[in-house]
Amino acid sequence: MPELPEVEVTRLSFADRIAGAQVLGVSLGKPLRWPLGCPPDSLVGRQVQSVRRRGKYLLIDLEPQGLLLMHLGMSGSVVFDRYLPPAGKHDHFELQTSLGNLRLNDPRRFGAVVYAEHQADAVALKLLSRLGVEPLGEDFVLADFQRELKARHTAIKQVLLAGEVVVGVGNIYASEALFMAGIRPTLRAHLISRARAAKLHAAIRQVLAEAVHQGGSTLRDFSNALGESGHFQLSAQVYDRAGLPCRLCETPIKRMVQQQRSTYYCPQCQTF
DNA sequence: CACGGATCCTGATGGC
DNA sequence: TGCCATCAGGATCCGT
Repeated sequence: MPELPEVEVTRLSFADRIAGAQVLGVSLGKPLRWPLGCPPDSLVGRQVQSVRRRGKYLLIDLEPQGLLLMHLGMSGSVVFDRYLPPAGKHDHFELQTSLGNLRLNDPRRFGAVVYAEHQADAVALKLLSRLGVEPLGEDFVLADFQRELKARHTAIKQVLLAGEVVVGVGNIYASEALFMAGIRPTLRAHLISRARAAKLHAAIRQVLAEAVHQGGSTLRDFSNALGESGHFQLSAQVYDRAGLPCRLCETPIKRMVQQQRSTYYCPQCQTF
């Protein structure tokens, strides 16, 4: 589920409700990608101060100190409620609080919940320090984006997915943004003209902002931490549409594989 | 250093 | 129905 819009919609759905809650207990299921990094019981008694997001990480700030870095991986989702059914086999982390229980369900277990004493801790830095700028924030500056693209020789699709230039663009929105900008996913980043980089910059912001606005994914069955699903009004222009006519020019959409991930594009609308 | 590829894990789907 | 192969919205690590 989770690219930036899904993570952000998840955050927005429970951040205000959990703020101020007292931690009453922590339950763990099977191991996730990384160990929690602290005894679960050591979190009892702390207060949840706020929930932020950095890239695809949820950052749960605790008082008087500490934070939980939560990543949803490929298949993770979060629910927050006062009453939850008994934990199932894919529920691997749960924070019980005075205001409700926060539960991470993640069948593939590529996700993680990691504790750090401070945001500048080695653990936190390792996970966060290499992340690129937030696409919906003020730091996503066109001139910087253009300069970063000039410095990279790999395919633009891979540059977007790597998250070192700009975070939050996953496999779906990478294809969608490149379609919107009219750029072939295989085009090497440094060969993109400044004008086309500007189109891509705008496209990334637009596609992500619109997806957040719609309440999460435009595809499949995403729902936020309260169980509410998105509006599904946007439909993908290219993602998962191999063989179907381009919505602009009717040319059949193509699928290819880059870095073991599917890429979709219109061979007519997207050029080198 | 920069890049490509293998890798972690489980479930859904489609072909035979 | 069962069995097998393929694919899935992520990101790190390792070898060249």
